Amino acid sequence: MGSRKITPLKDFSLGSHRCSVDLRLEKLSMVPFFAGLDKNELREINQQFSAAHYHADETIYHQDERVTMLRVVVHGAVKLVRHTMEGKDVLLDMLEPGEYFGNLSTTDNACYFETARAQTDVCILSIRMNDFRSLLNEYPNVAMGVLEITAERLQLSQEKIRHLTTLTVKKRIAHILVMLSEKFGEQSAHGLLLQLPLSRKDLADMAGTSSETASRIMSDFQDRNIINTGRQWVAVRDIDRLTDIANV
Amino acid sequence: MGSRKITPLKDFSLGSHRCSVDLRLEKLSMVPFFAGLDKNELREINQQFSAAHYHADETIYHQDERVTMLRVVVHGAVKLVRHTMEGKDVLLDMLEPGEYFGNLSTTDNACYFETARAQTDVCILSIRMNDFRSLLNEYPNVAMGVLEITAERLQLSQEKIRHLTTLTVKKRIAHILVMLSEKFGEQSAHGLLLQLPLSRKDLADMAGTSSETASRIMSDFQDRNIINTGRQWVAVRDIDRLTDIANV
DNA sequence: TCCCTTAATTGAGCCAGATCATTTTACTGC
DNA sequence: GCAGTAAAATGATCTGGCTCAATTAAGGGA
Repeated sequence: MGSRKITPLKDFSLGSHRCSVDLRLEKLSMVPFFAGLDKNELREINQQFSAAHYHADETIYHQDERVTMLRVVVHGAVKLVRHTMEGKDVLLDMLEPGEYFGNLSTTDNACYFETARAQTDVCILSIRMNDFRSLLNEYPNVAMGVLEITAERLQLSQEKIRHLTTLTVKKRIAHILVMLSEKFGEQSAHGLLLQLPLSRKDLADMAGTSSETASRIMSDFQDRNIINTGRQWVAVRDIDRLTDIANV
Repeated sequence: MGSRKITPLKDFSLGSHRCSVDLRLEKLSMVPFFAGLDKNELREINQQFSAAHYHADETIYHQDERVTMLRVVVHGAVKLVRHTMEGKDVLLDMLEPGEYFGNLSTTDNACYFETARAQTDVCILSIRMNDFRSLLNEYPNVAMGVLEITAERLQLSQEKIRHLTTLTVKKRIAHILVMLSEKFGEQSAHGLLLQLPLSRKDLADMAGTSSETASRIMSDFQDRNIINTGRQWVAVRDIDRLTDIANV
């Protein structure tokens, strides 16, 4: 109590981060559709990827730009946002290392449907769409894996539609916190800390609400000792109660 | 005016419908991922499909049942619905002939995520998931096509999320009517008639609203001469104004 | 350690849309 | 042509969440 609060989030800066071949291979092997490949195949595929670093808040690609690359998160977190004419953003997903992003559509002049932005400092591997397509032809298992993942994301997306049309904002936020804690949660003194900067606005854009409402709900959760939160960080103290709120 | 109004929808009953080989081949060739196949390949694939008929309102498969088949609409319309504990349904999609449905996930004990119900009398072709999977291996182009379609549906789904979080109900309904008229619209005396039975509740479940609100909005559109509607049917008279409402 | 910036909180008023209750009407079957 | 039925329209009321407007405070930087 006497000590001053500082952000409990870990340092994501890339100063220390060197993208060694081993790390690249490790992260590529975490991508679900590369999971079946053996070490040699992975090494070969790795050749086709190039690494790039972005600082927090930098845009990796922008909505409506021509699709050129398929990317994989190696280090840090990436958020996918859809901008709207009304100025209200929709936060579609928050990606952790090992997740791919970009656009799989094979039509030639396809455009990105969302903006990808670095949520922390990040390291990204990318492969040209053409090369990726040859890769799909060369390794049918990879193609099946990609299909699998895409089908899975479609389901998640439909689940979200269900939430938006049937659940209250409080339940939606509870769901989102549970989901994020599965993905980014790390044990810490504050509870299960979500290891990424996360503002009320981010939460609001994920839940389809206003940042004020998100704030009120987070305050309520904190008052009830369900979460612990500060500026741009959230830790879950009582995941069970949060799950209850989400599901009842 | 003097004449009594009866439903302008065409008769979908299967009395006359005989599922000839030619019709089957035609519809299979309309499925986007079979589009690239030649006539002989198509004939061979056709062998693996079996046809089934359902009456309007019959359930084709139910949410949470074990996935066994992949299906293609040959005749009529199929709706995909997600039920919720709260008793509120979410209408995910309305399918026309040539569209596939089911679940592509390759995990063995996967379950359907939604209920498929015949919106009219329908004729459906189905193939065992195992056979379909072999088919994907045998014809890489088909696999790529399936991926393409799935990615496209994912985008549509994300677009819907955007609508739900940023647009008013009126705009959402306008969007839905435009979309449906592209898919099911047929010129008629009443205007661009949507060739499928469509209740206020169906519309409401698509837009994520209540049937009362859907009804009020439809009344407003009719008063403004934008649409023409009766019990279970809708015809669009002024698609341009509808598009305006959806987009402004 | 203090200061400054920007995130977060909080209050008040308002409104789109939900809900509940009832009436009306379109259509079907006889 | 009539009667029966379920869909649709409509009215009245209520409320969750949005908006606008301050205020407070967290945490980084010097």
